[in-house]
Amino acid sequence: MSAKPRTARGEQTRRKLLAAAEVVFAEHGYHEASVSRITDRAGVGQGTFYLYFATKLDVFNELVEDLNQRVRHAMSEGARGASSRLEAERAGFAAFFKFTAAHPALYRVVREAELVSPDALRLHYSRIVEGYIDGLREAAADGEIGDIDPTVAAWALMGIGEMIGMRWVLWGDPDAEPGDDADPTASGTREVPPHVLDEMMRFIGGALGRPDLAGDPVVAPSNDDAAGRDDAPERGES
Amino acid sequence: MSAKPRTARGEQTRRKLLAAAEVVFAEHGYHEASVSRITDRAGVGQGTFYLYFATKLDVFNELVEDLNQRVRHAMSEGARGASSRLEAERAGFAAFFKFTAAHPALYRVVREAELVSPDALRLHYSRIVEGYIDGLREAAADGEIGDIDPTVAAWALMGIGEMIGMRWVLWGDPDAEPGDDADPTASGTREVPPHVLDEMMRFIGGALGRPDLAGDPVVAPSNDDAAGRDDAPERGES
Amino acid sequence: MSAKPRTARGEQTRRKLLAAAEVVFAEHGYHEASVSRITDRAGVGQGTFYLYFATKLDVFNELVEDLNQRVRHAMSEGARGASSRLEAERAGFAAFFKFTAAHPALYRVVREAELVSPDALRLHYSRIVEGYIDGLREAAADGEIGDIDPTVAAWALMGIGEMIGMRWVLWGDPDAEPGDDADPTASGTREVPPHVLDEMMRFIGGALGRPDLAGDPVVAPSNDDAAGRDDAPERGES
Amino acid sequence: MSAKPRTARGEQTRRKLLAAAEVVFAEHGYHEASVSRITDRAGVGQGTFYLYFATKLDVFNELVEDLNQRVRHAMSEGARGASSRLEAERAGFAAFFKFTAAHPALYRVVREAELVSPDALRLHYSRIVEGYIDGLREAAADGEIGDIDPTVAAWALMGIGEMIGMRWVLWGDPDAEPGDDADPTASGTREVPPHVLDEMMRFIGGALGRPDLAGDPVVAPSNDDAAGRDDAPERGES
DNA sequence: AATGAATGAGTGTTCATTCAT
DNA sequence: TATGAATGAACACTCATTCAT
Repeated sequence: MSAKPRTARGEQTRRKLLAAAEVVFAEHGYHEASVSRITDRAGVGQGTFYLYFATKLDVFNELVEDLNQRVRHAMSEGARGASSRLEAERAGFAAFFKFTAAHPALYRVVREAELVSPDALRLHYSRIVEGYIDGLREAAADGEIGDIDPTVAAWALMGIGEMIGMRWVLWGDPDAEPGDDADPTASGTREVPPHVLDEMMRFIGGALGRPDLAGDPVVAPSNDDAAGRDDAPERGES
Repeated sequence: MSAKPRTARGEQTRRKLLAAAEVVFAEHGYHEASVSRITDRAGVGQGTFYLYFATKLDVFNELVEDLNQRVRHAMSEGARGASSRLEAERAGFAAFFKFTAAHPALYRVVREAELVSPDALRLHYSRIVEGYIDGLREAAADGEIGDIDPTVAAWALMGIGEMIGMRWVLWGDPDAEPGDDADPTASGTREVPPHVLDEMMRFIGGALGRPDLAGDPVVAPSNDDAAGRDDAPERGES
Repeated sequence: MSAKPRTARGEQTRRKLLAAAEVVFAEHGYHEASVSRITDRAGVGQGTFYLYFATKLDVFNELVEDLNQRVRHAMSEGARGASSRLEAERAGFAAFFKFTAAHPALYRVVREAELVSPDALRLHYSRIVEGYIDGLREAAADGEIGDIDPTVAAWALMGIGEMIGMRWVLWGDPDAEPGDDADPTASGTREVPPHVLDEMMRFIGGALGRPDLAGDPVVAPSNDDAAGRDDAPERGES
Repeated sequence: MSAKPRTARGEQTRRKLLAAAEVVFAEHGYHEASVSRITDRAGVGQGTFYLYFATKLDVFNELVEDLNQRVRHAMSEGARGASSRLEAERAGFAAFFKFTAAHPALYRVVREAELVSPDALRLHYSRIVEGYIDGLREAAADGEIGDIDPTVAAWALMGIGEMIGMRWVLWGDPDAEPGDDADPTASGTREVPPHVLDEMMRFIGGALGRPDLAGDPVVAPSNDDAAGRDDAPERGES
């Protein structure tokens, strides 16, 4: 579909177009993003676009693909060297949120993809989930987590990450009230506040069947409410 | 914005338009849904549309609002009479999935709203989350669940529901591979398979700090951890 | 395909568009005739076009259809009341040439149709030919003409008419040399010179097996050669 | 206009381009035939085209010129050695139809030329007609045909050949009804059925003033009128 | 001689919206 | 209240042609 450039100059032009497309799609979404806006931003003629992409949908798909590889890379890089599944999970989420903050296109593009290019969307989610599933299976084999259906758990994790990310990264200010859609691009540079990440990981830790690793034992002696919260970070053992 | 009809006939016309809009938006998404398609389906003239709605965005917002009320109603109806928070949660999710299966518009419309009408989207999610938060607060006060930040937990629950719903209700066939987007409307009538719902609730039960309560409908506090888990059928899904 | 207008005003607009299309197609041919040129000439907005015609091809087909009916009408009107087949033929051709002179679109549109809308073209020719065939059959039954396959003869007549029309009506000046394509519309208002029509009918008369009716008998008593010839002035053109 | 190549390699490239152009024009017609399609098919770069042809119209004209020479050559070759004008005519038409079957481009290209390059078209027809005129003059001088204006007759013959060729060669199946324009290129390989050619020649024979000569290949002047005609099937009566 | 990158004017078509009736 | 006619800006996409290499 999308012709590959045969020269270095062409390669460069193609990259300019892809970068411009990411920005424009992130700003306007698929439908409002016109090819001419993309070529304008890339600084090339309108016709040049079609030298490298067969259709507008074509760049879109390529962009989703590209973003997918990049988030997954960021996540696995982030998780590398973690000493436990939970720690890896936390690092992975942190990397995901960081990537999201840097590339709001991820959300806007991916969420719109449901209607624009359903296949691309499914592939995107499925691949990330696949990574979760693998990690969960290993962790289960190592006895690190309880027995939980890895597929269901993986999709649940995906959902948690997406929603928390949307709420705290994309929307930005935790106290923000709806009503300011002047410039949707302006928001979305925040990070997930630490305590949110903490709570989220406690939630996940419990979910994965190792509440003892995740935070406060609830069944066991449980009057240490306050204490339980305070030590939230660096929770090592009960 | 949207003029209110003054006569009974007008009221009826308006309802026809809204109903038509739901179908058309669900089928085509916001951008592909043209006003003329809506009026065609409603069986009224094109100009009539503007008697009741100021703009296309106007119906969209109203539709999101409407759907929001209906899901929330369905969820609270579903959860009514549950004997515990967990049970209520499960019933609520079940109701949510059922509603989703019946109204795929919920997903398609809401996900596209991110770019079309961000405010409407935020309001939609926030309201549902608000319901979760209230429930979680009560449950915490009753000691039914562990201490977990209700706001974070609520958004996490929202994410789980959305993602599981998308995966098993909207996409339908659990074994479906990307590649068949022939008729995106055709899919999405499935129900979430029982074991998926079971596993999801175990996940959530653990997350909310009562893994012991998650396995079975819990009447009396019990410590039969292992047993509770073991009865989960078909765990370790495909 | 092409929506029929529901009001008188719409009916009028549609007619304006069709008339404009005829002119524009005649001037520029199908490909160079842009929809906007048509709407400009019709004095309506560009979008209005699509209220009455689904596509550009749509008007084209309708125009071919329309022209076809009109030529055939003109031809049968012209031939009405002729006292013999040959006379009818001559009158029909004369009417055809007259129509051609008035509506050069016939040629330009029809000839281009071969590639644009082959079906329309075949239908056009077939219908005219059908008329010839009917006439020839009747004439044969009446013993007015010799025995000749009416289908083959009809297509031959069609070809004669088209080529003579192109040469003397469309191209105009019999002495015109190729080289002036400045304004192809400017030409094509000439009539077929009488002697050309005469010779053409002699040709056809002979072809149809009644040389005795057509002009100079060649086999039969043939001393009236000079007389036969003399009425054709300046024969042996160019 | 079109630069002549200076080297053998260039000469070859030019020929490749011309051959490709014939195919592409025949398949798509002038307007749909893009330069890039031509260069693709020729297996050369896009820019190479402009080394040999100034514009797209340029190749078109050259192609018409080329085809013209080839048909005329084919026709005169076919007619060579005929023992009478009529026989020569028949052989010429047969050659013309054969050429047409092998090069449908002739029709498609030439008919479109009316609007694309009127001069080229006129030149094309005029040259063929010139050949007819010469032949008719000679035949008239030899007393082989009646006295008929050779110019008018020549254009009539041209029209007959074109129309019969279109009907039986280009459209193919004699029973074909309009409605199947799936692949306009696929058709056009038929030959004119013998009886059609026979009837056509009888038509022409009569037209040229020697109906007695039209029925059979004539070696010696014969008076066996009826016999000669009888072998033509489905004739009604003499 | 040959190429492929680049261009921008131009195309057919859609659609939210307005308005006279 | 209801309509359908009308609009024009906007869009995705094509293509003959130019040019640096």
